[in-house]
Amino acid sequence: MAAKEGLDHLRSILEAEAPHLLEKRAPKKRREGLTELPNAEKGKVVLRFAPNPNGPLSFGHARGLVINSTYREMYEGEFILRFDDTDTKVKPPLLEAYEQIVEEATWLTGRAPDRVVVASDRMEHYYEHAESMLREGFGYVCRCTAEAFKEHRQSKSACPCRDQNSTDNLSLWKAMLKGTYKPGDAVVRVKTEMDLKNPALRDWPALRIQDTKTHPHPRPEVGSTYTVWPLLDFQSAVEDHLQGVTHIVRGKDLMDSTRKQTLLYKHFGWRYPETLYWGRVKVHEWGGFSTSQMRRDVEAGLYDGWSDPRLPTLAALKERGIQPEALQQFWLELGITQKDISVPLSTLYAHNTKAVDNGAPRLSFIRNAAAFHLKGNHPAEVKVPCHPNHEEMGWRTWDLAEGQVWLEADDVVKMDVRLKEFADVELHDNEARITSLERQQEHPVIHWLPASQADEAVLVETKNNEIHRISGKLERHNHPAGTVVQLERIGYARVLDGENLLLCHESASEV
RNA sequence: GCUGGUAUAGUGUAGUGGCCCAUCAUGAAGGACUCUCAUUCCUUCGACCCGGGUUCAAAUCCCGGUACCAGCACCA
Repeated sequence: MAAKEGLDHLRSILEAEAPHLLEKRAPKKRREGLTELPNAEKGKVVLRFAPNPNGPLSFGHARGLVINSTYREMYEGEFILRFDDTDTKVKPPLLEAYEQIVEEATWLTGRAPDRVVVASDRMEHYYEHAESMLREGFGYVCRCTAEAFKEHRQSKSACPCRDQNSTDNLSLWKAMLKGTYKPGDAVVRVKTEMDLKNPALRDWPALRIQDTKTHPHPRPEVGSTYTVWPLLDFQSAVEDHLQGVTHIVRGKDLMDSTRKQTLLYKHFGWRYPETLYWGRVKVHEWGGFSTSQMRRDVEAGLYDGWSDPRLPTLAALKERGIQPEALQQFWLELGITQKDISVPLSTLYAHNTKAVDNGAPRLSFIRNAAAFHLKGNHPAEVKVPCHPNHEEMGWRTWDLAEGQVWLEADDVVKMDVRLKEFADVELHDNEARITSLERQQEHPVIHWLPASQADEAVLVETKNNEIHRISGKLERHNHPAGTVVQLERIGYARVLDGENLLLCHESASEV
């Protein structure tokens, strides 16, 4: 019809018969913020983030903190910080980390967690549930070796322990608690089915024995008290239920955990929380983030503590002047896709620049300073703004009476330059001859510093996992340690102390 | 090997059948402003893994490939 009578004719028919068909649907809008949580009711959402305190938080942990705490805001729910500290040998907790993690979480999310739960404080609850599991017959004490059970798992065959009745299981359990068994000699398994398609799920281990005499728990109140310890899948499952967690957002490496735990929940007659996953993240400059590896390196003295600026820890990022808002923006932008991604730090830096620029006072820092004498008439002092876009931040007054200035070594090869906010000069033989106070020619603008205002200082910079210290002359200032300033023509830096500055944004490595 | 997951510009990301010759950010290039190589603003560049199918219509649904990732620990 359209071909024969023309589109306009069709349109007029439609207008008469069915005008709603002509209305344009609203254009698709870009989703703002995080995707909605499934089955979430405002005020009734409980979320958690559960790191192992085997070291302070890393850049990667920030994702869990930011995403979960943002959902907390979205749904006016509760956010739990939980310490999954149930391993004393492979990934033993670090005592100092407990307090540090709470502080870091508070710094990053802008508020303290609604609840802090420590797994090693709640062993009685795990024991209780293990016991009822054995009593009800959906768990059993298995005395096979790990290797032997591996065979059973692969061949889908039941191990001999699987048929024990609950009386036997309970007495074996008592024996486990009494310390009859050594690590590896007995373990409590959740009965699933040995012919499940997914081998990872078959009769998975829930609790095991740890030698806490040789590997005591670092918390003194726990120490060597317990020898039977829950494994992550069991401890986390029980604790999520106990805390009333409604939604879990976590890495997709834990997908099989969800499946294991769902089987356990069925046994107990509980309903498993809604679960969302994110994929694995790498940072171009760092690769992955292994707390265990960092801990080895820090303890070996390869780094100057956990806040060494080369480290991908939250402490190091904070030290470098990365603002919590920048980290929040960064992680929210990535969202919770299950894709595995590798991101450059420049994205984080772009967010940080936005967070920091308006409040960053400008300062002059002369790298590898060369001395020049001013020649010609000039005023006794010069005033430069503390921030070009914010006059209310005041002015810096530089005294020129001495007539000596510092210039950057890289700049002095230029013959004719403009000393920023001051004068056009000609450079030769360590003399800076003033040709004009007004800007006359399009000479390159360089930063400079009168000798009277300059103090020795060191700019610390990280590059390719190395630390570079650039010495130079820093403009005298009274910004307290911790202030993020902008060194003109160099970049943002954080004041460490009277003599040291740390460059915030590592310059891109040339690879 | 078994099980599961993912695939949109350089890097990320939005988009669940028509509004998409595809969004936004970042990046790169250029420009405006600026006495900083900063900030702000403008312009440009650049993508739907491959092959079939369903449909009037596919980034979106189906099938088959391919690639990458994860779990199969008495770690978390």
